[in-house]
Amino acid sequence: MPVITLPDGKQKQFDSPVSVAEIAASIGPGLAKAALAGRVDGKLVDTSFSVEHDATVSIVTEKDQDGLEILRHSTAHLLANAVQELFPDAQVTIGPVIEDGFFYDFAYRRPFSTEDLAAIEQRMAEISAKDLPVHRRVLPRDEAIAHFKNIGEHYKAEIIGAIPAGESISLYGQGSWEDLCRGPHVPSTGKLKAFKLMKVAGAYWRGDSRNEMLQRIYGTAWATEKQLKEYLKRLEEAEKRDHRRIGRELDLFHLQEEAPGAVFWHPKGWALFQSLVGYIRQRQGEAGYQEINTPQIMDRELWIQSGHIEKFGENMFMTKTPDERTFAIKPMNCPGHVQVFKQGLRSYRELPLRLAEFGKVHRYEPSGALHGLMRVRAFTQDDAHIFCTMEQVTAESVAVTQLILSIYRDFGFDDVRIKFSDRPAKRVGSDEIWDKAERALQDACAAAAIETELNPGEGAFYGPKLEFVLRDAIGRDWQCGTLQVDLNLPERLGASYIAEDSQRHIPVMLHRAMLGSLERFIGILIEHHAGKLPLWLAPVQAVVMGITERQDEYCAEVTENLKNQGLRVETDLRNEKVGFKIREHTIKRVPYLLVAGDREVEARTLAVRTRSGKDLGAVELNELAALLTEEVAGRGRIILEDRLSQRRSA
RNA sequence: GCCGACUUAGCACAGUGGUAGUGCAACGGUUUUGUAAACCGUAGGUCGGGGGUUCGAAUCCCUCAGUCGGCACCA
Repeated sequence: MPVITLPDGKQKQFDSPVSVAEIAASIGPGLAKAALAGRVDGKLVDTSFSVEHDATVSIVTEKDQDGLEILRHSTAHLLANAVQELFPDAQVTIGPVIEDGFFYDFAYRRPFSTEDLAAIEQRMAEISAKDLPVHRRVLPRDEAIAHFKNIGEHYKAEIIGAIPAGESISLYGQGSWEDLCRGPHVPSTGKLKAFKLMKVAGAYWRGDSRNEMLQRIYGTAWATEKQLKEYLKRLEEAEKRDHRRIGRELDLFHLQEEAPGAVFWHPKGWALFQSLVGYIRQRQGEAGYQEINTPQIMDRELWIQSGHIEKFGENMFMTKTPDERTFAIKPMNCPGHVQVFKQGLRSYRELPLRLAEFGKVHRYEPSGALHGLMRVRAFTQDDAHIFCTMEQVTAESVAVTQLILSIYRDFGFDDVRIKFSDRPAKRVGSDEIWDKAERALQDACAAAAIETELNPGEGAFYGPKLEFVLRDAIGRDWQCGTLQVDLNLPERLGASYIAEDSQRHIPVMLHRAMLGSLERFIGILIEHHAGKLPLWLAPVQAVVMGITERQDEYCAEVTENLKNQGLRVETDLRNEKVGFKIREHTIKRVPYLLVAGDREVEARTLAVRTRSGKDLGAVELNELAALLTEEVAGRGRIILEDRLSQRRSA
C-alpha cells in the first residue's frame, strides 16, 4: 500500500506496488509520455521501476539535467547497438556521459572511418525509429562474467570481474542487443531523436598508455532537434574565437615548423605580452615580492639534486658543451631561486622572502601534446617562490590565492575553478611530510574561504597544489595559476635559515604562478574576449584616420598627442575611403576609431566610433584623451561610452 | 609518444595520372573620398621535405616532419 509523495507535496495512495510510469500516468497523459525515468527517494530509477513502499517520487523528463544525462547515456547504448549490428566482431567496453554528449569505446580490428561513422549514425536513427522498448534484467556477478565471456565480450567480463563477488549485475538492452549497465535508461529507443556522431579517436583501454588502443566514438545528444542545432551553432561560433586563428588575423604571433612549440611574437602580440608583464610586475611589487633573474642553463647536477632529472629527465632539453659538461636548459625556476636564497646566512627575520621571476622555461613536451599557445615547449612563467616558516604558510597562501583571484577579475574572469591536487604515486618525501603539507594547504583554502574540487593524485612530485583552471572557447580546461606547498625541495637543495632558537631550520617553499604560462594565458584571454581585448590590453588602442589629405597634419598631431599620454595609437593616412579603413580596423578589433574630417579639424575634435559599430559623435581632443586614459586605468570597468553619455545627459 | 585526418601563393580554398587555378591580402597607377569592401593593372607556387612507381606525379606507394582532433603526459 505505498503512499507516494510528489515534489509539490501532494500525496497519492496506491493499493499495490506501482511503477514510476504508472505514477506519471496517474498525474497526466502528457507527463506519462514525457517520462524518461524517475527519482525515488532521491535515487534515479527506470520508469519500469516498481515502488513497493512509501516514497518520495518525482518524474524525470528531458527538462531535468538528470533526464538529459539519461538521454545521452541511452544514446551511447544506441551507438553501441548500431556498431555491433554493423560490425559484429567489435567488442564493447565503456560508454559514459560527458559534457554535452557521450562517447563509447570499442575494441575493433581497425579504426573506424568517417564513412563508418555516417553508416553508424544512420543505423542509430533506424533503431530509434523502431521505438524498441528498453529492457533490463539482473544476473549474479559470476553468471554475468560467464555470459559476457561466452559471447566474446572480454572487456566487459574484465569490468565485471572488478565488481565484488556476490553482487548482482544489471543488463540493459533493446531488441536482441544487450550491454552491462547500472542504468537507468529511457523506456524506449524512440525517445532518442536529437543526436549526432562527432568524431572518432583512439583511446587507451583503462586510460593507460601501456594498454592497447581502442576506437572511441564521440557523440552529442539533446532533448530536441532545436537544441542540437543550437549546440552545433555554438561550436561553430567558438571556432571563430580560436586563438590560433585570431592570433594570425590580428598579427600577434606565429609558429613554424623549425621551432615546434615555440612562439614567434610579432610587435602587436609582444605589446600584449608586455602589458601583462607590466601589470603583474606592478601587482606583485605591491604585494611584497622582489623580482630576480636566474640562469637559463645550469649544470645538470642541480637537477639531479632537485629530483627533476629522475622524474622529468626525458622531457628536458640538455646541452653538452665542448668541455664535456652537461647542462640543462631550465624546465622550471625553483632550483635557481633556491640558489639565490642560499646566498649568505638567512635569518628568520627575512621571512617570508618572496622572490619572483618572469622565467622562460623549456620543456620537451610530447609531440602530441602541443597545442597553439596553450601547450608549448618554450614558455614564460610569472613564477615566484616564497620562503617562509611553517607558521607563515596559511597567511601567505591566503594572500597568494586572493591576489590571483583579484588579478583574474581584472582580466574579466569572475568564475574560476580551483582544483586541489594531492599526493601523486610517484613522489619524493615521507608520508608525514605530505600529511603536513596537504593539511597546510587545506587550512589555507579554508582560511581563504575558497571552494575547491579534489583532483586525487595530481599533485607535483614535491608537494600538493592548487590549480586555478580557466576554460578555452570550446570548453577545454587549462591550468593557469598554481600554488604549491613544498616541504621537500628546500631540504634536497640545502636551503636553511637561522631561527629564533639560533638553530638552522629548513624553510617551507611555496611555489606560485598567477597567470601560469604567459603564452597560455594570452591564448585563453584571446578566446575569452574573441580577440576584442579590453582597452588596457589592446595592442593598438585607437587608430586616427582622416577623410582626405587635408586632415593629414591634424591626424599626425592628434596621434602624437595621445601617444605622449601613454596610449597606443596609430595613424591611418592611406589613400582609401573612410569606410574601407573603418572596416579594416574593425576587423582588427581596434577598440576606438577616431575619424577627422574638415569639421573635426575646425572644432579640434574627433568623431569616435567603437569596434562594435557605435558612432559616439564628436569629442573634444583633451576630453577624449582623459576618457581613454581613465578607461585604461580602470581596466575595463569604466567605459568611455558610458562616461560620455553620463556627461552629455548631465 | 599512440590512433586518425590533414599539409597546394601571405590567408581561405579548388584541382584524382597529361602545361597549377579562384577569392581576399600584397605591389603599381587613377581617384581626395564622411563611418564595414572605389576602379584599372601587376606580381606571387620545387603543390611540407626526401625517396619510389610511371613515358609523365599536386594526384599512386614508402618514409620523415609539421599541423589538427582525441588518448596518454603536463614539474
